[in-house]
Amino acid sequence: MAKKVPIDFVDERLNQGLAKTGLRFTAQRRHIYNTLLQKRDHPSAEEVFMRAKAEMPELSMATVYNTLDTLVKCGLIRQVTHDRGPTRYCSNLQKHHHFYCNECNGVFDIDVDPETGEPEFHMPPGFTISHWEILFRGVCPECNAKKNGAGSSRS
Amino acid sequence: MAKKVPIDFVDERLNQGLAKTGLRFTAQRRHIYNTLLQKRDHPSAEEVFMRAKAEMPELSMATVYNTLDTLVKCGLIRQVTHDRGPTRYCSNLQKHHHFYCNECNGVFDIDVDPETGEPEFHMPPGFTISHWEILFRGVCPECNAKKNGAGSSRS
DNA sequence: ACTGGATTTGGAATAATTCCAAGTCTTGAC
DNA sequence: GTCAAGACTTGGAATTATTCCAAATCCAGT
Repeated sequence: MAKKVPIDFVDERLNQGLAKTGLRFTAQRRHIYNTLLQKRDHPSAEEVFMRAKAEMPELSMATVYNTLDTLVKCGLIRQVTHDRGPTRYCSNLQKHHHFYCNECNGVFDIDVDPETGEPEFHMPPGFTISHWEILFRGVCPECNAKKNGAGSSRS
Repeated sequence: MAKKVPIDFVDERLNQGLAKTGLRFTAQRRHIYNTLLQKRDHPSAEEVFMRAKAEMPELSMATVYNTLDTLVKCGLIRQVTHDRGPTRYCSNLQKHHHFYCNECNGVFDIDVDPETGEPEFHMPPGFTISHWEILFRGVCPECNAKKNGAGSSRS
């Protein structure tokens, strides 16, 4: 089976990500990141562990958790948490949205039209939507006040 | 301290919700639902338990989980899960979106303009947004096929 | 080759939730 | 009103997901 993602690409991406934070390039990080890129189906840590361990039997669960956190910090993957249950991981860094299937609990990427930014136009056929919401992330007013206050004078 | 939400309103809502599914009106369900309505700050099951237990000491954690699930099924509250950590619950049934604070992990409702449906116009001052995405819920093509196939002929 | 710090590992510990069996309460039939 | 059946609640055990920890290993720079 041919790899969908060439290993050079994996290495380059990983190196770029790690370089930003001064972290080391290791065999485990490479292997786990590669595992994530080969099958982009939003696996849980457990699933990543099983897939990666198949080719690297010494790998430990702790390393998988550590590495996933590292990759998130490096901006190479994103955490996806839209329901009760294990956190999943997403290696698609393109701007996109998510569809959560209420039947099988599957997570699907919904791509964005790069021109307009409108996601609806790319909703693939066959999906039926029962609910949607926008999720914003950032800093709330109270925490913004704390950060600003701490930085400057505070009577 | 005056209750923000009159108990009659709580009872009526709860009765309506339970009636749809043939479930019983109980003291515990009433008390837990009332607890959720009095302070709409997206509490976790643990927080609901502590608040509710203060006035109903016999209450058990299992009942809190059972009741929260029941209320979700009745459509009286919504689960909110946007990060690793305990599930939170939202008793605001108006159409709205959510803001997740990366600093304090707080969840805030972002109301929707009932005219346009545009959330941005109601983003309260002081929030700074670092990222946003749309979350769709529904049924994926594969599960839709299964459901349709099972209902009609298949061969 | 050597040292310090980063990384990995296995297992213990914790957190969040679910499961379970026993007891209690409610409702409807009589 | 009494009784049985089923719904509901409870405490605790079990499970799942994740984090913590200390020891062993690895790596980069000297």
